[in-house]
Amino acid sequence: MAEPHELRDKGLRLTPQRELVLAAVRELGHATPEEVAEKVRITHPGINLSTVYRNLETLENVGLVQHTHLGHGGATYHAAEELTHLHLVCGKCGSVGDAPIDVAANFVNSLADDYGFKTDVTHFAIYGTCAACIPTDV
Amino acid sequence: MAEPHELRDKGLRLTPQRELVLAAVRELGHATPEEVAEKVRITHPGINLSTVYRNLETLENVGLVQHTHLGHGGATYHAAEELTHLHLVCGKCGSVGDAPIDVAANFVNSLADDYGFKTDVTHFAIYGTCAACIPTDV
DNA sequence: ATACTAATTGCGAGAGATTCGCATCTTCTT
DNA sequence: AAGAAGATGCGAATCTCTCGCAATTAGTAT
Repeated sequence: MAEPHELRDKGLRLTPQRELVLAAVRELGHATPEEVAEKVRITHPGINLSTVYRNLETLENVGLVQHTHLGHGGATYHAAEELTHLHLVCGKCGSVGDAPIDVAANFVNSLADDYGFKTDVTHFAIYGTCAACIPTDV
Repeated sequence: MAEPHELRDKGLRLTPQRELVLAAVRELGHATPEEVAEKVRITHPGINLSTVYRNLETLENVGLVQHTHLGHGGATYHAAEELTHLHLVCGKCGSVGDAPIDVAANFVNSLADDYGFKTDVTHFAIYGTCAACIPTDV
């Protein structure tokens, strides 16, 4: 019997690649598959991009990570623990700011009550212009 | 001097392709570049996909259309006039529902006041599960 | 410890979406 | 009517992500 481990607890096999992918997502905050691969390669140069994609998908299936589409092409991945905030994506500078989920509470409730739409707040990307990119006067 | 026209007013040349792309976006509500091309081909079979992409970009630059990423790969384009509602994207069935902007008014104001983030409501995609995909009981 | 089965990895090919370069053709201007 | 700038078509090139397959590895049973 193998020793307990957070990955095994989820019914997953424990491979170096898988652990490194998860660790990379956690350290990077939010990152594209490419960025995750780059990060992993620091300690495990041989890892294949396919493996990164497959592990991200696997980890998402068991709820350890989640992905969001923040605008441009690619998806970005987050560790599940860190999804306690909304993502404010600035269309100008591309920065991704955070805001606590509570800010959206009323909004989410309205959508649920009036439209039967159950918003997935953790999968939430909000577009706009961040403070830094708004002309100070005007 | 050419006659006035909404496209010329924006400093753009008037080509059949350009007009058709704009018309297609307006008629389709929200559509991917592929769908726009398909629509245009009904009356102008020879149009090239590159041309559609380029015109969508051009039209976006002058503010006549806008695009949003509704989740999966591709971008979808909307006519600027029609952006009077939010998009509720269902992660399960992929459907795109609508809700009036007002629902988000408070939310938007909170973000502006507390975080200096100017939300672009028209460029807003909300993820979640639509009424049809939520198990009725459970 | 050893053998076994199923999951996982690497790798290369492949699909889908979008962009680019370039020669040709159009639009708008003079 | 002629010219310059801009737009179109076409094909090639990118990028991103997915798949199939054989070789490898983890976890389990013996």
